[in-house]
Amino acid sequence: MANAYPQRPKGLGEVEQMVMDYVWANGPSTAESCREALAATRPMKDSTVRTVLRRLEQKGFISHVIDGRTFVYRAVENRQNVAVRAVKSIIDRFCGGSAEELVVGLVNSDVIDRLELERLARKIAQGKTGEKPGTAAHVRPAKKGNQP
Amino acid sequence: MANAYPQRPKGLGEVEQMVMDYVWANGPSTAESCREALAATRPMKDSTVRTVLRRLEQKGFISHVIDGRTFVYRAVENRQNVAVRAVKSIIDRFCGGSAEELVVGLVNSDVIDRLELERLARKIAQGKTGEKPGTAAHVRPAKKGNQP
DNA sequence: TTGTAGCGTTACAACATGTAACGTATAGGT
DNA sequence: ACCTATACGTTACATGTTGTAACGCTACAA
Repeated sequence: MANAYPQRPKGLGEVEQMVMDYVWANGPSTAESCREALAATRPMKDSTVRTVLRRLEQKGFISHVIDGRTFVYRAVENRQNVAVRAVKSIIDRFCGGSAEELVVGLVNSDVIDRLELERLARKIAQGKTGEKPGTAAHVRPAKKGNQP
Repeated sequence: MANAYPQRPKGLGEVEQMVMDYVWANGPSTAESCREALAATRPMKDSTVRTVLRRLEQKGFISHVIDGRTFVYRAVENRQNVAVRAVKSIIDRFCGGSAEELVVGLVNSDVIDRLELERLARKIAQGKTGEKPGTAAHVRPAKKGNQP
């Protein structure tokens, strides 16, 4: 039986991550361009790449438009937003929704530099947060979806 | 063929998370205490719980000592540390190792409150961050009942 | 001695992920 | 018009993960 849940978080697999990285880095991409770009580090048949792209689309990470006969995929959200969602999920799962202690932990673990945090906090306090244009993450009626 | 990688991150499944939450919240626990505690929200046979516990131990989240004939499990790391590791992993995967933009994104997404961040940054700057970083879960008095 | 608490073993279903062979439609060249 | 290269859909399979649990063995208590 296993799972009685509608849709668990779902993250990105090894290859999926690589493909997303490429799409994020190169913007609108075709299956072939992905295949070629990853060929050096990860040789794949074209059908493999296309399967991965299709799955990524099903997961909502990318979407496509058709140009002639070719599917052109683009990221639905930019890296930062995906990262933020993932972190939010972690905060919900491990920190009971509060991020404070997590931030402290990140600093103590040198994941975030003390001085950098200060600098950032100051910058943010001045309203110079530089609102990422991308696919706005601040539009958030707190949905139920998650990503690990 | 599939995966040529040694060992991917590995996270926690639905039930695994629940069990971990219990262990984190209650300190040293037995299979039975877990089963009883989760019975209301998640009825499980004892063999199921024990399987989960065994797998959690294999994954390194918990370890056990034997008390008489009973296995007593305890978390290897506290919640915060696990959360930090998870976030670190995300930062590596999505942010090229730099957490700056992520923090900005977290604030912009209201995952972290602006003022809270400032307060924290200030506190951290004063060296009142708590204590040492890393895997310091074993340096804990761990009386019978809790280990934050 | 026998019941039972508790552990290990083994198994299985469902899903996730990587990988790919085939099948099909079609734009273009000849 | 015919053939072929291209790009897509379908289907499949191996391996791993997660949830769930039945069995079976052993030691301790009554």
